[in-house]
Amino acid sequence: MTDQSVTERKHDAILDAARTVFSREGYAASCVDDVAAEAGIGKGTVYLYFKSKEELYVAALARDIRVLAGKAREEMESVPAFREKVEVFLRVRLEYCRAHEDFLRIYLSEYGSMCVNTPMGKELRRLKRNNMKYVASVVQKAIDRREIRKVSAPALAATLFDMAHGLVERRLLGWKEFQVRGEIAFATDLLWQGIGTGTPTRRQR
Amino acid sequence: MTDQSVTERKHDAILDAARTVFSREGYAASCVDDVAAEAGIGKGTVYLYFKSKEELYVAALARDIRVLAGKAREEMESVPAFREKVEVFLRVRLEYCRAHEDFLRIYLSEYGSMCVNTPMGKELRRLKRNNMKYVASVVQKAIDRREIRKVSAPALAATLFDMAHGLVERRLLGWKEFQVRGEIAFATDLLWQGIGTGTPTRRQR
Amino acid sequence: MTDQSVTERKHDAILDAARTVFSREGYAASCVDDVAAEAGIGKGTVYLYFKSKEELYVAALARDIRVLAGKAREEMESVPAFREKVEVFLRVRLEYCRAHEDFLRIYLSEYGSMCVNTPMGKELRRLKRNNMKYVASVVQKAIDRREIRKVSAPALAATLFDMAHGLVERRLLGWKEFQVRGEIAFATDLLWQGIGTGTPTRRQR
Amino acid sequence: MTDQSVTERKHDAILDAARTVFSREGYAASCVDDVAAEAGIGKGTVYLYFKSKEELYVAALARDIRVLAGKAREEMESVPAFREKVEVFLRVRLEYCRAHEDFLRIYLSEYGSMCVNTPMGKELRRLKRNNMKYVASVVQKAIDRREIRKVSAPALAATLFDMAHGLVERRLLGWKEFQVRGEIAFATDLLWQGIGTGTPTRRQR
DNA sequence: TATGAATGAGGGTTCATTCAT
DNA sequence: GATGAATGAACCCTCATTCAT
Repeated sequence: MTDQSVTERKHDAILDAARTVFSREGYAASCVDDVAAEAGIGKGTVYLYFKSKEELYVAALARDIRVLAGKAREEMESVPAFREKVEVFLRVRLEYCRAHEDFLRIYLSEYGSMCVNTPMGKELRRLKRNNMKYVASVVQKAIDRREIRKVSAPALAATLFDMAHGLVERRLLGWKEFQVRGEIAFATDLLWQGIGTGTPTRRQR
Repeated sequence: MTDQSVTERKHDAILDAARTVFSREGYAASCVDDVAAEAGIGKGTVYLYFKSKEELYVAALARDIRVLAGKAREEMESVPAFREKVEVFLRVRLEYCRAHEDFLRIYLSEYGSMCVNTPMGKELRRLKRNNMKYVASVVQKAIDRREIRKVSAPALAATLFDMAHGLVERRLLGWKEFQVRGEIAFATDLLWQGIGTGTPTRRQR
Repeated sequence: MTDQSVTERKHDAILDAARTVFSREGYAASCVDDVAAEAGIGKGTVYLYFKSKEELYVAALARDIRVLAGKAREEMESVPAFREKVEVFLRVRLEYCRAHEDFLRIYLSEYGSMCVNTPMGKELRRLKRNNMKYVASVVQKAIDRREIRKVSAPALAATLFDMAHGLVERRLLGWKEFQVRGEIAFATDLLWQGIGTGTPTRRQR
Repeated sequence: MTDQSVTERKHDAILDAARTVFSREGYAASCVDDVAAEAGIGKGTVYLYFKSKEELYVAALARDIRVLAGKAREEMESVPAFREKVEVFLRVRLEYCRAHEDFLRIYLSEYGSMCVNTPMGKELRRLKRNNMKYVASVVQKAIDRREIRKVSAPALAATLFDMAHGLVERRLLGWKEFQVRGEIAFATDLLWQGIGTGTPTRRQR
């Protein structure tokens, strides 16, 4: 059934090990030896599946990002209202965080590598961009359906990513004072209602 | 007059060089030699001012973070209304981004190192936390003064950081489709008004 | 009929592949994988026929040296006069060079490995020595038959090898300015006549 | 007096160590660690003076080749007659062989690397070619002065190298039966007189 | 104080060899 | 016999750090 050729299973097992090891100390401080040991295989074997340490790192990260994006997409499409979609988006991310803290450690690091000009960063940038484009399309449809007022869809999508990123990061760091009981509720409420008082504090003109 | 003893000037010059070099290829790929060369001094001299490569990195990053936080604080305090404070907060960050793209490359990487358990991350976490606490206090005052409705002050402060982080990142990456002409206006508008239509699309609890 | 059991044929095919591969980049830079690929068989199979990479290398080289020596011997014995034998000796070598440039690349390297104390060198030294002994015996007979004047037969044989070696090497390197139109004629002429003018420039005892 | 800056002395010391080590087991089987140990310095230090193992190898070889060529040239120019020049040429080479057996082990290996297309081989080819050109010019002058009969100067020069190469190789290998008491005398005698009997055995055509 | 030559631990990568299928 | 996945020893090279000058 799930019989990915043995090869494929080992491929995945190595990625799992990579996630574990890289998340422990970061990319630079980790060594391929440790990944191999964690996977219970020989060091050389790792190189049968991945050309280099960097490729391994990116592959491990990219796999999880794809899974996460897939999960989010799937669940977002299973609910009709945009507000629910947003809640789902945030929830999937927070849940993934709880379940895969190790992945998250690397996922957050990604923000760094993305900005440095390496082939590594390139692939990650591409992935993130695609994910954001999808969310932007979801936003656009909500605007078209008048579920939300007219704003820049890509910009709002980006903001969603920013907020999710923040929530996840703070949960990982365990900064109690910056967490609110219902993070998702807080975020969606903020998004829908804003912080305005309704009185025209809001900039006129 | 402002003559920070020659020593202090060299200290700063090294930090400048570190910023330049680290931003070029990232922490791992940079080497102390290059920092020394960039600073126009001997490699050994670097170690007279900083105990290790890591300390140097953190110091370079921390200095800029402090300057940035100081600038933001200063300017935020020079305007009375909270909305303006928010605009100032975002503007200072975006401006710093423009002026110090090299710093930003590292600043964004910081998000990664922060989540890995190194002494390095620790210091950075502390700094960021303090900055967020300050902004939270500003938020709280705004709430107290009824400038904005009652929300979790730390959570809103955190969200501000998240949004600024996102704006800055996207500007650095140059992702045109996720930028909006008036980023600050977009963000503050979003924050104040939300995306709701006013009609009770909003979940009625 | 000449069906050397399939086994034997594969043995030879591997040697052919080895010659091709080793001549491409030299012994150190070649890898068994490539030899197997060139032979169109599995890497493990190579080890069914040869104990080690080194043995494979020596075997490939030795086979060609034996073939070359056999050819030379055969043709030398087919002509009666010593002068012709010399011409044949040189011609066979030059021809083999043209036909098997890849072999020659390794053959010339052999001079190196011969002088290093490896089992590898030992076998090659033995082979060359035997070949030289044979030529020396041919020389001796020519002296006995007064075809040439009395000189040290082994030394002259060695010199013949040296000259052949040089001719072949320069042809392989393509050093135009050190080639003469009729290399063989030049060499034999030089050998027979010397460079003396006939006038007693030649040292008198 | 001989005060080459300390740097230069270390440079030379490393080359000496390289010669010793490489001659022991050949290029491939030697490792940089051993060269460093032989030189009594740290492994990293080697890399302060030479970019790579290969460069080190070539440098070690090239230095000796240059010294040898220089010695030969100098002494050849100190004697007027061509025959003496030839004797000097061979003698210098044989003497260098006796004094620097370790160099010779590598020098002879050179014949191999020369034929493989590496940057390494390139440099060595260039050196050898230049040396041969010089000898060819010496030959040409002898022809012009009617000291020897008219033959192809480059070809004769090349033959001289071939003969020297053979003499040196056989001495290194210790092949008693292919050595002759007075090797130099044998070679020059052969060169001047040839092996012909004077009677028209020589092909008439 | 400033230097940069020296160091050597460390790690990425290769590849000859083995062995279960 | 044939295979090629797996192995891990080996080795080149880097670079943070030290220290004698």
